[in-house]
Amino acid sequence: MKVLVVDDDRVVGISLKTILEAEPDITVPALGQDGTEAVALYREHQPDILLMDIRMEGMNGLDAASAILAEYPAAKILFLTTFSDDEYIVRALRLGAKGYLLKQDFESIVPALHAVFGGQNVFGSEVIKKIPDILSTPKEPDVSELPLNEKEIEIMKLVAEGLNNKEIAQTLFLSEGTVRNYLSSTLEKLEVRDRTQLAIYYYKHVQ
Amino acid sequence: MKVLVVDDDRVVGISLKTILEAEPDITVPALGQDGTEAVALYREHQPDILLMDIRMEGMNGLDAASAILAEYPAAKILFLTTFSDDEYIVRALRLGAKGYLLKQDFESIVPALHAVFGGQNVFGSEVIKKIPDILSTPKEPDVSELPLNEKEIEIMKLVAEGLNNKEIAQTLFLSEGTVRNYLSSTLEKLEVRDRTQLAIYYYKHVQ
DNA sequence: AAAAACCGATGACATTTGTCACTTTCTCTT
DNA sequence: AAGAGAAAGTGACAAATGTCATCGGTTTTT
Repeated sequence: MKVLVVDDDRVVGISLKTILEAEPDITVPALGQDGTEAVALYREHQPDILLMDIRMEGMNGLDAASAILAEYPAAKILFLTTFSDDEYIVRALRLGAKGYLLKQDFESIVPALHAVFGGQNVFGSEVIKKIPDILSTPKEPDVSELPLNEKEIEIMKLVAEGLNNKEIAQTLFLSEGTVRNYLSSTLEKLEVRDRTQLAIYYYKHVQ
Repeated sequence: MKVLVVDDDRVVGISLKTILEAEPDITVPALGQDGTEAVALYREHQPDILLMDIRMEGMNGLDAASAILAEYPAAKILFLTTFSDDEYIVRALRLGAKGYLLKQDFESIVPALHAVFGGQNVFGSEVIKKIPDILSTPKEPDVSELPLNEKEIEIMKLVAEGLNNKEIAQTLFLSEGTVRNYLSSTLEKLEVRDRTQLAIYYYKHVQ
């Protein structure tokens, strides 16, 4: 199988090529060093798999993958990167990457390539473990360990829906002043400044 | 490698056993039919991999996996199920399952077992594709489609980070009054009432 | 060059928001 | 029944927010 290797770091690229070509069934037709090259080399060599770094000078790996997939929807792209950054993982998944491995996980690379070639998706353990953290639990917002009482939680949710104090008061059958008081204590406990930051907090940490 | 098979449906279990044992390097020491049996049989046979259904009478696959992993943290568990239900996928990931395949994806099972045995994580394409849907950022990231100009978009983003008008003014090198004016037009264009609703709009529809 | 369009800024204004110190009301406990 | 302690409310206040009309420069259009 043909594996196109693209990595910012020339040393890493050559090492990978050496390791991969030690396998009898793998050839590395070319080495790229950034996203632009990745796209051009992919067109030229039409490899079975593209093994690519994410962080690179110039066009990054994700944008390159996006461009390649637009042109070759069946492209098998396996990201090999140093950091398991949430942002990257999400974007890679969304793009339809076939895999996402950490460079640390060196001995996994060859078997991963075989697995991807066979149609599997391969994500390193660290990546898989991260996914639940990135996931929002849409069913029951994890509100249990927040230091808020029942009323404060209610108010937080309503703020996160965009209601103003008067509307919250009507919804909860409280006076507007009481709502303000509860809101005030909520802000203090969560260490945020105003209702907007509270809504943001809710979307980022709770829901 | 020893593969313990647990499936509600006797027919499926026997079919799997037959298929797997056609492989020279796979043996199936036992067949279980529910979660309780899975735990007992795992203790008894200490298989290399547990291949298990999720929906089963009695104890389900996820709870069984949870119990087994508590006892054997290195257990390699591969779920084989009919439905790619969001709930299940999230829980399986959280537990630390090594894989999650759909039964439809029949010919994937053997290579997947080999991959898992080799230390990989294997998730079917349908599952991987689902993950972004489960992610908290479901909508399209098309800032370009919004009827806002450059400044208004900047301000929207900063509001969505929780900055107040003064801070936005400092960040953008504008006067606070100007920021208010731009904010005002942004609110009108997006048909939201205040900065909190704007932040919510951003998290729901943009980012 | 004149007109139009645009960008940023002001000032005034009504509302909303958040904070604080208290009071009232209700509900338990003893 | 008395009192402690909640839950809820009040009033006052400063600050922040959002709206509006308008003004002074640029740049663009014609």
